[in-house]
Amino acid sequence: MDENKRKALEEAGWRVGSADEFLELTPEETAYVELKLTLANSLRDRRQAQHLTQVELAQRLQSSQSRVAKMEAGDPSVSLDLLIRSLLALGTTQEDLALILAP
Amino acid sequence: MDENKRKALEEAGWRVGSADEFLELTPEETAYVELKLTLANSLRDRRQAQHLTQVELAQRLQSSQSRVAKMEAGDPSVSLDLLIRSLLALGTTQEDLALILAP
DNA sequence: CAATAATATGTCATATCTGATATATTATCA
DNA sequence: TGATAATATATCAGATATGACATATTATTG
Repeated sequence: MDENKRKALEEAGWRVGSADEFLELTPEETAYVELKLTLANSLRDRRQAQHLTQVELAQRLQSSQSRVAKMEAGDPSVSLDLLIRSLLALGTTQEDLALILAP
Repeated sequence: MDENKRKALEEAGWRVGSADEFLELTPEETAYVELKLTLANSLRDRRQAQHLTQVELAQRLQSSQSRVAKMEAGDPSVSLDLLIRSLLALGTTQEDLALILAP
């Protein structure tokens, strides 16, 4: 899936804000990255709303602080699967997810 | 995540229709399985709506027919990540996803 | 009823993701 | 300011998901 393109962009200082098919990203790849960022932002929002630190969330998830940081950054090494499981662990429902994705 | 519980259920003839915290599934696990089945069903619907066979979809995804079958079955060996990427490959937008998840 | 297209199931080597760890950077506050 | 809490970044061994393949089962159609 060549997630490194985005990483490369960022390293080059490009700050992928929202929706960047900029260089070389197929529409699916763009949609994938956007989706990941949407979920990543939502995860951070929800964690903070529950007054949890990354360390505390990591404990709840049986994960590590560094991975939580990567999740919230939408890092290429994090799958949608992990992101969504983390949201579910914060009590996010399927309906909540729909609202997160809705325009 | 012990996805095998559900597999076990099904093998025991339990047909996990919708929402089975039945035996031993935590709320998150139940939500995860439900979500997976929602996406799995949607994938099948969309594939059929576009008159594609599993083989044809597999080609488009650079995957295999057997994996598409597993996706549509919500098999434990399939991640939400792959399911969602497959939906995106069928032209599903973030907004579409929201509708798929909405009650 | 074949024949064959479509889908399902099982296995496995490899690729990718993950938790852990170490360490760096950036708040926060006394 | 310095101390320290919170977050970010890098690396890697082990875990998990993946595509490929073989083969079985179930439509479909002639």
